[in-house]
Amino acid sequence: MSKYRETKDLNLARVATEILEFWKKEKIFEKSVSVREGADTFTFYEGPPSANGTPGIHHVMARTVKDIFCRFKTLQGYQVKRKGGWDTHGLPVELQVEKELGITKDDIGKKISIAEYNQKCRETVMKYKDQWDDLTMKMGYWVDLEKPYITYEKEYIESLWWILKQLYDKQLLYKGYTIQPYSPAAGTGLSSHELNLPGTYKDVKDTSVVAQFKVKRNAKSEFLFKETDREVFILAWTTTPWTLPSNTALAVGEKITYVQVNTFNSYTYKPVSVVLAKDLVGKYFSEKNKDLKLEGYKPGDKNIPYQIVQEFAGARLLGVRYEQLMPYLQPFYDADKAFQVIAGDFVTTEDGTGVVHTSPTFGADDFRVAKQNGVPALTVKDETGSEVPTVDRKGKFITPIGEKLKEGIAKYNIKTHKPLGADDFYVKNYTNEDEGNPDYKSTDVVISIILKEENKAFKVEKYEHTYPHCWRTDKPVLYYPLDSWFIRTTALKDKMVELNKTINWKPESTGTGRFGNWLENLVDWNLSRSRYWGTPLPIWRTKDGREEICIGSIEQLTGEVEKAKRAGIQNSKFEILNSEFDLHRPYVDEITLASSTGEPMYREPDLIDVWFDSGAMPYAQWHFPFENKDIFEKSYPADFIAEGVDQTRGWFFTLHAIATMLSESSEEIKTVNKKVNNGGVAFKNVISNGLVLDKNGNKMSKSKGNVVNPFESLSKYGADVLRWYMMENAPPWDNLKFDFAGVEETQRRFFGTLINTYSFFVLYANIDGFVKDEMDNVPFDQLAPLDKWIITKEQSLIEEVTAAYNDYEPTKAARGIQEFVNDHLSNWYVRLNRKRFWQPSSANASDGRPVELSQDKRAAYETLYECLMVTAQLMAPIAPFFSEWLYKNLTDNIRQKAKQFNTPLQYESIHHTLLVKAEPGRKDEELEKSMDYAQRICSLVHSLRKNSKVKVRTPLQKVLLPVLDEKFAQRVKSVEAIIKAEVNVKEIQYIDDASGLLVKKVKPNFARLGKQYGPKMKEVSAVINTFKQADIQAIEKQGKLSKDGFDLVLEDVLITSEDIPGWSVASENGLTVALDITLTDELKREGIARDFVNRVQNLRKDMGLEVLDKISIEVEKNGELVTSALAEHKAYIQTETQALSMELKETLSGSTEVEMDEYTIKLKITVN
RNA sequence: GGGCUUGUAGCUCAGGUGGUUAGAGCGCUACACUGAUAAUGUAGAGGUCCGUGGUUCGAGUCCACGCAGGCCCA
Repeated sequence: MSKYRETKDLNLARVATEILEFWKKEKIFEKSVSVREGADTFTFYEGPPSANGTPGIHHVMARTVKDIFCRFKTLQGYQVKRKGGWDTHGLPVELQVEKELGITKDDIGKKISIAEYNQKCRETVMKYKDQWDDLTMKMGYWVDLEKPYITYEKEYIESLWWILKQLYDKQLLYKGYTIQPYSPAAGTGLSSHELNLPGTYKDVKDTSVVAQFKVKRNAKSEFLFKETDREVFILAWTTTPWTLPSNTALAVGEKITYVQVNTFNSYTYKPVSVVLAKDLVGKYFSEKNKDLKLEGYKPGDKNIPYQIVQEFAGARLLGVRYEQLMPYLQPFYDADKAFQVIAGDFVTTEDGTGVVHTSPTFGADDFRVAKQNGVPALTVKDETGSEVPTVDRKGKFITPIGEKLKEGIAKYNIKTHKPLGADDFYVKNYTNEDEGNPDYKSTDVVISIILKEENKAFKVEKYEHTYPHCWRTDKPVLYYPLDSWFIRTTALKDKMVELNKTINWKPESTGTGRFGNWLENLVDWNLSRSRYWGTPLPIWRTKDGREEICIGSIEQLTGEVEKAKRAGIQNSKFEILNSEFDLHRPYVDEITLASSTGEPMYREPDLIDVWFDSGAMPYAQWHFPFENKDIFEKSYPADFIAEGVDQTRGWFFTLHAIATMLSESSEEIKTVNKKVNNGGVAFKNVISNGLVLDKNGNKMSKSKGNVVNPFESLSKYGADVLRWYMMENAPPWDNLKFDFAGVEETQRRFFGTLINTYSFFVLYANIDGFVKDEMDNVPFDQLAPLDKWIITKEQSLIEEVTAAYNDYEPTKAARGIQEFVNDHLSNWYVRLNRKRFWQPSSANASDGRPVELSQDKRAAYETLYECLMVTAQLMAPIAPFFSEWLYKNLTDNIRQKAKQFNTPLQYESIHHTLLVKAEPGRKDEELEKSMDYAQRICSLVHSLRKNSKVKVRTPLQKVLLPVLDEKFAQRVKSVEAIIKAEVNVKEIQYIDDASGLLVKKVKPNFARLGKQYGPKMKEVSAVINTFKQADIQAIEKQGKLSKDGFDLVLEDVLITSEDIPGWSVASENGLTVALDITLTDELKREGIARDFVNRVQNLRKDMGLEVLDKISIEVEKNGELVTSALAEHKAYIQTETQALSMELKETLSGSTEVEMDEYTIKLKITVN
């Protein structure tokens, strides 16, 4: 008979290595999928990592979360396919290649061809794939890496193109513009990454203007004319005066308080009435001029008087119209909406005037609020009819504006550094003019002077601020409208919001808050990226933009190419069907298509946002709809996804957006949704996990040197401990402060205890030759009370843990298991049951003959076995290696039989088994409550013993227990034996009313009384506190009592027991215990005997004796008490110490001395 | 600046719907146990529940305003 494996020198990291080999050899992961063939599917989507960086400890966290639920669902009987994937496109890859090659983006097409560059990207992107695969394996993350999806593959891109075409056909894909950082000097847009390069932001001195916008008088603005007969102006501040000719709105904060001030213009001396934020009055008006009289002002006076005439909230200004500040050009659409006050959420009173000048073509915020309010941008049409801004791509005002500025220079006789023509007005110094020239006038200055002359400038001054500069040319960057392709996500905003409500978010707040708010404030998705390594936009256009085509498949493209060949536009030798053909740039750009009129169409040069790549993975991973339609149907949508919270606006959003849009625009998807009963979501349950910080709560970073290496951690502690620690410590959506001290605690406290419990089982099971028999177990109702009790706890645990996993609460599951193992199984069940395991039949085992176990002993083994087994199964999702090890150790010896009889333990791996279900019939809740009393009573008695300094080995006569109700007494009586044994007390005496010893006290039941009496609470509780014993007895007997005008019932009060006079008493939570600490000689003698046994056992151990070795004891007499104690308990001592004889002698030579509390005893032990 | 989130013992965390002694583990101290033994049990010390105001008979819990940390976005 093979024995259970013992646990000497157990090392969890080695367990993982051993199990890993087993998994690999027996293809356990593959089988965990195939063994569920035909079962219901549970779909998990893997958010693709990018393998061009190394994995960190936070990936262990994120992937543990993913792994847990896939394993759990497998245990529940589902088939869980999980296809791995790699995110391969995007800026990080490009940057890494540039770093490796020592080039910049400018060199692409010069030092290196696009083809070579992209080839390099393709090679680099999988640079750290080995490390990733290694981590995946070592941490026990089960995901299919044999056939992963890879976003750069042709099939993947084709699916993307198909999706884009679905959107395009429903007018959800359009060309527009956004305001982006742009370098006129370099002629190129800048990415946010380029803007973050060091040295980009410089301190510069610019001319800033507070402009006066003249309010038009009408019903809306009438309130501004009540307190003044002057012209009324709204003041707005700008550090970019060149944007003033394209102003079309003023933004105010609705909640900001504004004031109207009567005063004079400091340049023209004209009387004016101006509006600005109250908080900023001090910035423009000096406190010392407060008392000056307006009437006393003479033109040219240095001190300008002012008078605040009224104040009001910004909301009142909304809709007020003003005269165009520089009426050089008119908006050519929605002109009636231009030049009004609108609300801007970005407006502050930090600087300026609390009013923001809005120029929709030159500011991202401006663009956004203008759009929200229907305010037009100031643009013109160029010769091709396209809408263009008032500044060209070289950073120069267009001619019509230049003309006006030139007129202004002449009209106001402005002296400039050189004669300025209509085409000389660059908005920044892009032509390297000598700024040292005393007559140098920047365009900003020219504008400022004109405004001053025209009573349109309230204040002009130099202002120093930081401003971004182009890293290539060192010239200032402009915020400028650039062409972009957009997905009209706003069109389906309501649908996305509605669908989001059907998704189960963990934590909920991320879904309703962070994600929900983001959806509410959705703007169209800017899809364009001006880069090289990514999915090309499949849109071809004629030069004039009159005709365009969106390609949705390679087949369609091939057809179009053939057409173009016939039209003589595309090289006739060009072959797209060639399987080698790469859809990436530059190859795709070599394709020219023919329009209906035979004109060439060129591909729009943009690539698409890499987030579209990953958001499209539900479809593209299966090359849908070109292949695998059946698989797709079974795996759409995902039941579960999990990523970091930083993906809220990344992957979570793109998955959701694409799914929502396809659910409305694609017939194929509509059909699938209908079939699988999906409203249109891409995922049903999602966990967004938090960050992994260092133990002090700081972000891990290389510069701080606090980065935790996942591989070192795995090899030191093993995956199970790390995974357990991460789940148990805090819910995954909270940030985790990663501390090795915590990891070690988990290892010691949880795994250590569990291993000890297992080795306790093994130690005796092997001695007794116990082997689990699945077909023959002691039935529940014949178990010992402690067995029943732990089985009851175990049943509750199964329910609790299953519910927690079902609810995507791994932390609750882990904590539940841990509490069960530590508190119930190890510290109570095993501890109290030790004697059952080591007593009688072990004596027979030494001769090797099979032993017939008593039913009680068999029940004990079976119970402990079952608890270990269930624990292994419940913990398997979180600790896949150790649970496997435990499972195999417990079951390998009965596998053959299990297979033969098709029983639950037939599987070679725990990860193939089916999760146990709770059996209501195997619960004894009455016993559970009783045991709870037992534990609490024992704890109180221990506390009393401690206070009285009477150790547990010394028996005491009795415990007194006040009994407040009969039920309580019954429960305690049912576990009386356990209590007496545990605390070494002879009897429990129940004190009821009849005893005359019980003194009760009463206190108000606030929770109940509060509802009834509310404000009278204090009166009632005062009355209750005056209750005498007679009152308490009365209310107990009659169930009600009227006193001082209050009619009280029994439930209105909580009756507890008062301390028992003359006794050592402890109480906690309504439970009171008294301990009789009187030591009679009889008790003392028994205590001495037990102490003596203890000392002999110690000596046995010191001598290196085995448990079953027999001895003889000789003791030297030492006083009356000791001698009689030993004599009286001779039989007990001999049994306990395996002594064949014990002799008391007057004197003893060659003896050992042992210290007992008050005595020193000489004894001698000889081995028989 | 906006959205979300966290703040409870030295540390890591629990604390449905408000109810009168705020809990656990670790760590610390002490004791006990000694046939699970490089294990185990018990007890003790340790708290302005981030602050201020409010609602209420009663607030760790509800509301408002702050402060500090975190994430995302401007």
